[in-house]
Amino acid sequence: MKILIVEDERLLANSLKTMLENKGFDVEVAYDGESGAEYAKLGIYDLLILDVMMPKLNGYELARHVRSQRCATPILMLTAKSAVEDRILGLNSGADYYLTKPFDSRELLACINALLRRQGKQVDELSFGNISLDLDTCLLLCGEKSVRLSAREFHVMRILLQNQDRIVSKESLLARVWGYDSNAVENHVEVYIGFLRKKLQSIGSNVYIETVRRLGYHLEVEK
Amino acid sequence: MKILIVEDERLLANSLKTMLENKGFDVEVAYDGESGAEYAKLGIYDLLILDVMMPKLNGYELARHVRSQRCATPILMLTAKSAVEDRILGLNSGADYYLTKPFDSRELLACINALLRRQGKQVDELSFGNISLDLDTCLLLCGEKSVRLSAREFHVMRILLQNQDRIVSKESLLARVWGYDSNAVENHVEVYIGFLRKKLQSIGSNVYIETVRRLGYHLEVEK
DNA sequence: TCATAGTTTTCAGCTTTATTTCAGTCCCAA
DNA sequence: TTGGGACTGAAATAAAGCTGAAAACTATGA
Repeated sequence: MKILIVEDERLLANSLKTMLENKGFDVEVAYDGESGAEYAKLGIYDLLILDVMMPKLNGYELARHVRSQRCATPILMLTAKSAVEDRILGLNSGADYYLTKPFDSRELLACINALLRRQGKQVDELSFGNISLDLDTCLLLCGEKSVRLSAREFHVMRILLQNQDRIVSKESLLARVWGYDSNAVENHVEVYIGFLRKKLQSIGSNVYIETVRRLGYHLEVEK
Repeated sequence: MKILIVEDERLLANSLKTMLENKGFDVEVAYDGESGAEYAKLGIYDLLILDVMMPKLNGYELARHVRSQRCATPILMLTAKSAVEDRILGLNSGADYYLTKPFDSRELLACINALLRRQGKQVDELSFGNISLDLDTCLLLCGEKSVRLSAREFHVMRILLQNQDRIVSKESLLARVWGYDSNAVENHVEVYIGFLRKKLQSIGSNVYIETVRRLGYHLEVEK
């Protein structure tokens, strides 16, 4: 689960980062609004945590910008501004939750969980058609049968399952599985889609990965 | 948009009701937790607003109960209990937002909008006549039936739907879909309009693309 | 340390198909 | 009736995607 923190107070940003990493999240930090916007544009995060008062681009502007890009990632706004007007402004800029500093870390965690829960992302049982993916053992299950997935295969499959009602682009898979700064190329994705198709067949699943040319991949159930 | 308020203070409940009705919502009220649960069970609401301290079944219990029924309606918890522990408890019981009394009605409205916006796919759903276009899967839907559109077809269709009350010229489509500087010609548009007409027919839609000679194209509903 | 198996990357040739092109036809408006 | 815009089916093409095999890593344990 990937979280982006955009916060200019380095101390707070870093302590947040470690706190969340300890809870098992995958965290990245941007220290000003503009670079926050760059990161957010990647579309690989499951949650954005934005500070309001920041140099270059403030939290409200950033939220509005993100939403204008048709990006629906949940936004948690975290700020010292506690006036009602600010809260309203924050929510109307596209934020999903407004939490004022100082905040309790357990409360923050509860908010994060509420937001992710709503996204349907925290679910530990990933399944579709007659298959399911076991997060603990990296096994792809279909009735009695099962295959072990490698780390990469597993990661790709998980993202497909988490987005079963969306088309997932190669770019997005590349960014989320290989990292946006890796030098992996689209053929990597193609190769791994190939691996997964073989394994899906081998366990006799009724699920297949549909290619949508120019747009990406998508899970379907055979009928 | 239907909202259920569960709140035992009649005065507050009723003033909330009128306030929201004035904003165009369809509101119902339950005055205790148990009847709130009955109502909520109907599954017809787009949002639940729950008070915490109530006779019979309190807000936390009610939220937990609702979630245990696999009901995903967003929950806004509205309460006088402002301690961090209470907020955490509320969120962990399944609430999506925790607002403490006294609250500003504009803030409440901003929260409601944030919650509905998030759950509402209908915000950016494009539809006309008996068809709609799913932005996530690039499917053109008509009742039970659907067809997948290719990347270009999808783009053209989206522009037509976004301009349902305007005539869209070929030049404009060329510029927006193929790019201002591409060397595509008007026949490309004609060909793609042809493709879309076939697909519209294939799903038995009552929508057709009307040609307005020399000016462009325009969606119409058959009568 | 080395051997080994498993995983990931690379690559080139191959297949598929969305998109483009084109020529002939249709059809409306003047 | 005619001329130009619009339509259409078929063929061509260029782009996107697939795949099998080999190379390059990585981790593991003897």
